[in-house]
Amino acid sequence: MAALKYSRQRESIKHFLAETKDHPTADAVYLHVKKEFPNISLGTVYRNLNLLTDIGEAVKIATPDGGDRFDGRVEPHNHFLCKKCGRLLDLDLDMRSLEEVNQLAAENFDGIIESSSTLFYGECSDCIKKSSQ
Amino acid sequence: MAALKYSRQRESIKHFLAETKDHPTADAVYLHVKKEFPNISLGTVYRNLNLLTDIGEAVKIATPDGGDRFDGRVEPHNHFLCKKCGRLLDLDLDMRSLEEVNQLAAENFDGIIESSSTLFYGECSDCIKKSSQ
DNA sequence: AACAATAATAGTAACGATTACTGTGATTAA
DNA sequence: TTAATCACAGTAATCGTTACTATTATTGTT
Repeated sequence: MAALKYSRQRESIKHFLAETKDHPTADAVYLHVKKEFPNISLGTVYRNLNLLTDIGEAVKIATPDGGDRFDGRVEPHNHFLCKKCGRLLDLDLDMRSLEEVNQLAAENFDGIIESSSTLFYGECSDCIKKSSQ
Repeated sequence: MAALKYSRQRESIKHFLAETKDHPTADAVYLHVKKEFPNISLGTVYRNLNLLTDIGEAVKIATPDGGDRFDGRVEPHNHFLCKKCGRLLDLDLDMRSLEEVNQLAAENFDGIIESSSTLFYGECSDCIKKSSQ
């Protein structure tokens, strides 16, 4: 495995992921980092997002509607997708609950369960407010 | 909303989804239905899979590695993705557990949670067998 | 500080999955 | 049987992502 070399672009991508709670798509990361590196390439963004995901410094989140999202929070946690506005939000369950779900699943399952990720669906508070006006 | 008309192609797609437990990709559905309708179009398969998903007769499953999978089982249940062989398997939790997770999540969340889907990761029993030989 | 080795980049082309378009054929209700 | 319209096959276009290549940046060594 080749040694990892520092790059300012990767650092900028990491910082953006760390500071945002938006679960941006690769393109959204690109548009942001472009402000600091006007001629960064979209391929560079993808390569680094995948690299960060591989070394455990980012998480890739698949949703049924469109491209993957990326998250700088790597501790186990879950997500909520609003059916109305499409926003992806963090949703924390306490550690115990997370582990319980995995244990419960393991009882009904014939292999080894290492982790899990739950995507919740519904309507976010912002959309509820708007539709009740 | 336009009225739905019967089509033999859609019926064939539905039957395939109902009889398989493979969580096929759109392309896999295409290849299968092609046996019965040799000149069915891939676009027709996509259109019908999305239609069935919209009317609640199929489920679309997003995974972090590649294209979406489709499932004819529409009752709430979860899935397991084997990190070794990439197979996607059904994983059932009892109803009570499913609802408990949603309720638990609702306590920590500000919107309305209607449903959830958990993807478990790990190693399936087949891969465990193979690597222990 | 200069060098050599090599990882990372920008830019662009290619790719796979999915959707959109168009003219033709099938289904439906009258 | 007809008229309306939905669904189709075939194809082109789009979107998200990856691969390629020549150049630039980083790193360890003199």
